[in-house]
Amino acid sequence: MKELNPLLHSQLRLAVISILMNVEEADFVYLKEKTESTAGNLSVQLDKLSSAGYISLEKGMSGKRPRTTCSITDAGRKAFEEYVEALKSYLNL
Amino acid sequence: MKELNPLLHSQLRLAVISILMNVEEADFVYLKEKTESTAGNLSVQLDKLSSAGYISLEKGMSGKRPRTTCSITDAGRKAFEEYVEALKSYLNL
DNA sequence: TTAATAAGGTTTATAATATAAACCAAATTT
DNA sequence: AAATTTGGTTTATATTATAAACCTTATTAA
Repeated sequence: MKELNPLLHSQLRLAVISILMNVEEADFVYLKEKTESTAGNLSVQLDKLSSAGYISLEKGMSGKRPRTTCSITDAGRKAFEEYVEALKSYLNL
Repeated sequence: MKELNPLLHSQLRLAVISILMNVEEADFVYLKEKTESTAGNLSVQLDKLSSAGYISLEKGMSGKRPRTTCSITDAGRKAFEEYVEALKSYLNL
C-alpha cells in the first residue's frame, strides 16, 4: 500500500490545497470562510504548507488592512496529484 | 466542504477498511503484513474500528495458536462509502 | 529439561498533530 | 476615548498515531 503524504492527509490542509488547485489565488479570509476553520488553526496549517513549499504566501496590505494571499506552487500541485493517485488505491476508484 | 470521518481519515485504519471491503475476512497477521504496520499499532486501530462498530473481531484459535479474524460490518461499509463520497469533493474526481 | 526464541497479540508510554484559546496591532464605530 | 471589529499570530491543550515494552503459549536448541 502506498504512503499517504502526511502533510496532505489532514482535513484542513487538504481542503486548502484542494481550493487552491482550482483558483489563481485565495486570501486568508476567503479560505477561513470556505473551510469553516478558526483563524488560529488556519494560520498554523498555512505555515506548514508554506514551509513545505506547497503554497506561497504573500503578506501585504489591502488599503489599510493586512491581507494574506495564498497560491499553490508547482511542488504543491505535484504533491497533491501524487496524493490523489495514492489515495485511489485505497478507495477502489 | 464536507466533513471527513476522522475515524476513517487515518492511513492505517483506512488501509484496513479498504482491504476488508474486498475480502470476506482477513486475519491479524495478514493485515499486519499488507499494511506494513507494527502489531501494537494495528491492535490499537483494530480496537477503534471495532468499538465504532465498523468491523467485527473474532478472537479464536487456529490449532494451538491464537488467531484474530476481522471482517467489515454493514455500518463499516456505509461509513466507508460516505467517506469516499466526501473525499471526492476534495479530490476533483 | 530447561533455556532461548518465536508467534500472536495487548498495554502503556511517547512523540506528533490538530485545534482552539488567548493574544496583538491597527482601524473603525459608538 | 472607550469599545468593537478586522486580520491575523503565538501559545497552550487535547487528541491521535505510533512504537516500545510486555505477556502467554508454543516451539526449537543446548
